[in-house]
Amino acid sequence: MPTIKDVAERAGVSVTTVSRVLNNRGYISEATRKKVYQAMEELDYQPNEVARSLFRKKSNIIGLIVPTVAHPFFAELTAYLETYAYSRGYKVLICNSQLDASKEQEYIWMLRRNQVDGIIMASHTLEVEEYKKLDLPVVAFDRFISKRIPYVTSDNYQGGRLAVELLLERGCKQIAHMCGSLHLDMLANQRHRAFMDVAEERKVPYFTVETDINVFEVEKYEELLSDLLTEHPDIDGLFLNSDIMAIAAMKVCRKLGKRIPQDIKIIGYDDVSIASLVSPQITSIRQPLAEMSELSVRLIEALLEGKPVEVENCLPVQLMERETT
Amino acid sequence: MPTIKDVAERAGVSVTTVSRVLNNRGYISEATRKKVYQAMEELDYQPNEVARSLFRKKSNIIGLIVPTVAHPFFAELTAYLETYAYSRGYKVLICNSQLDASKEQEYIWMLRRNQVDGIIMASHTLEVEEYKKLDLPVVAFDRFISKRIPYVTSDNYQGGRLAVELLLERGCKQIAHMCGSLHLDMLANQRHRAFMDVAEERKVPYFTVETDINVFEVEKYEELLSDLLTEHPDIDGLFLNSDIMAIAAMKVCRKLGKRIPQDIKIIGYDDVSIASLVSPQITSIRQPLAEMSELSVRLIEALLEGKPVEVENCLPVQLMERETT
DNA sequence: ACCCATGTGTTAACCGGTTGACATATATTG
DNA sequence: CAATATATGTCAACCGGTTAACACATGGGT
Repeated sequence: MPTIKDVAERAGVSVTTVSRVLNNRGYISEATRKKVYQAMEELDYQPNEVARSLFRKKSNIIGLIVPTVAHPFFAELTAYLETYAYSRGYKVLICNSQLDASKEQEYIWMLRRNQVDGIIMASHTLEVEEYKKLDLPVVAFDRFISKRIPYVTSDNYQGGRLAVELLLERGCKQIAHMCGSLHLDMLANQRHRAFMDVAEERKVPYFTVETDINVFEVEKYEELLSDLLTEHPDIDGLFLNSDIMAIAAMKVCRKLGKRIPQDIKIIGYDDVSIASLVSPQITSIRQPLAEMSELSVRLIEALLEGKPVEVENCLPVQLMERETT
Repeated sequence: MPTIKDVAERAGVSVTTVSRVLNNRGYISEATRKKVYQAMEELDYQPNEVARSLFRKKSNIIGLIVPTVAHPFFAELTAYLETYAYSRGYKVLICNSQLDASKEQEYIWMLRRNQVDGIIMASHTLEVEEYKKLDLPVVAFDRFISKRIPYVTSDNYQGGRLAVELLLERGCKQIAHMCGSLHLDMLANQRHRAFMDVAEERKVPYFTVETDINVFEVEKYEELLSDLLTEHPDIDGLFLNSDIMAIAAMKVCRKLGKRIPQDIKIIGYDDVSIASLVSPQITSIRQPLAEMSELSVRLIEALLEGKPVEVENCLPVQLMERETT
């Protein structure tokens, strides 16, 4: 691969002059500038970002840690985030933690060794101590890590409220909420808080189903839902913590002969693309992934620039009413 | 961030000795080794991979270019590939080309500047010339770029055959295939070839529907399928080039009052997770994504080591028969 | 005539880590 | 006693690019 020395030789100037042209610093005549650009083109030269990173102590890389990018929510998050980050001059290293604390730790160390400019953490959090050591910008996504680490989230409580209120508005008399483990201190737990609050306000009987921490065993969703609906056949409204869970619920309802939405209404969460693709189309609480992604990257940039940032960055959700209600 | 000099000072040895310990080279006594490791731990030191990459001319980074990771197929591909690559000591830079040739070119340049060890290209191909210039390992995923660039694919022809033969076995009398643009020279076109071959062998009437190059406009799928099934209501078998298309087909069939699989049978492709999640579960031709991902990474490694590799790397597909047939 | 701006080159140090060559000291082996 | 192995340090160069300081030449303006 050609280096700056090769370009200097080809253009008949010094390495310093080539560097001046590359960085547009100092005095440079037009003739010299043209000569240098032409030499770069003839040699098919591109500056080595590794060398530049070493010198500038800035890699322009962001590390993104997700449970698994195979999950539609994290897939769409990654797509938005990488697209925005790239438009801001950043590259994204993708890391799948599989919600394994030791893998998460390994990835954090790897990202640190690779001098990433920042980390966006969308996975299970380690002990807070690990983050204190990091000495680089971290933004938590849909998670609260510590008072010192900014996080981007959407209004989970409002999302829960909107969902339950719609169920009640549509005439549901007995409702259930399926969510992740409430023992994990997740921001999404506020959806459940809202679910209970509204149900208790309106004196509507309700049930809660928690999945295990390994939240991506879809068969488990189906099993839990099947048990729930078998034990409580009068449940006529389901609020689920993801569209994937909602799809599982739809499947279970079909098996039990319950018509959607006539016999049972279903509301999912996230509003990933698949929600409007399946039939019936899923009513979902939409998290503004594009905006959340953009905000995450901007927070990383602000932290890099030493600017003060809000720790809590909460965006509104939106009810996308479709055919399952 | 602590450097090797800080470690040397803390341990009371020279920088060279620390480097010897880090790399396990030369003579090192146990006592010295322990001192150095203890100093690293006390200082929370981790070697700077940027500096190492510069010196070794090896970044241990693989660039993965996909059309969009938001698409379930590429999401699952990315998850498998990153997981395997990481287990082999590689990091993955994710790039979403949006099937835009100029973005693809930009990403290739960016990856080159960042001294990635190799590129796995799962997006729309640029002109072959661009790859000739690259001077780094490239593996094409489900694409043929040139005789010099190895590619990983699955047996598309066999996949097409399996699909059509199952439709016919299930009694279909009139079938249709929905695929991407056949003007693009894609390996997936062999599915269509097989579709036609079998239909013609068995003298079964058939139709073909091609989508535009921008293949992810799902509404377009629905529109094309709606038109097709309205114009040809006797079609009783659909073979679609992805599970996402299959889901769109299911939706259209519901709207037209066609029962699946009683009135019309549907077969998708890829066998992404969502295929078995929806109801009815989709019969799909399964591409072995885990194996294909692993093979892609191994090919990059072989190319890096200067080992000869096969240009064509074709893995078998598998018919996953479910409820839509 | 002097000062300032423009333009380019030379030199050296640096970013963090690696490594070869060689020096010095000590211990072990034949 | 000599040769070899072990152990550690010193020195310098390198990976590719950046940049400051200074030198030198030329031209323009006051």
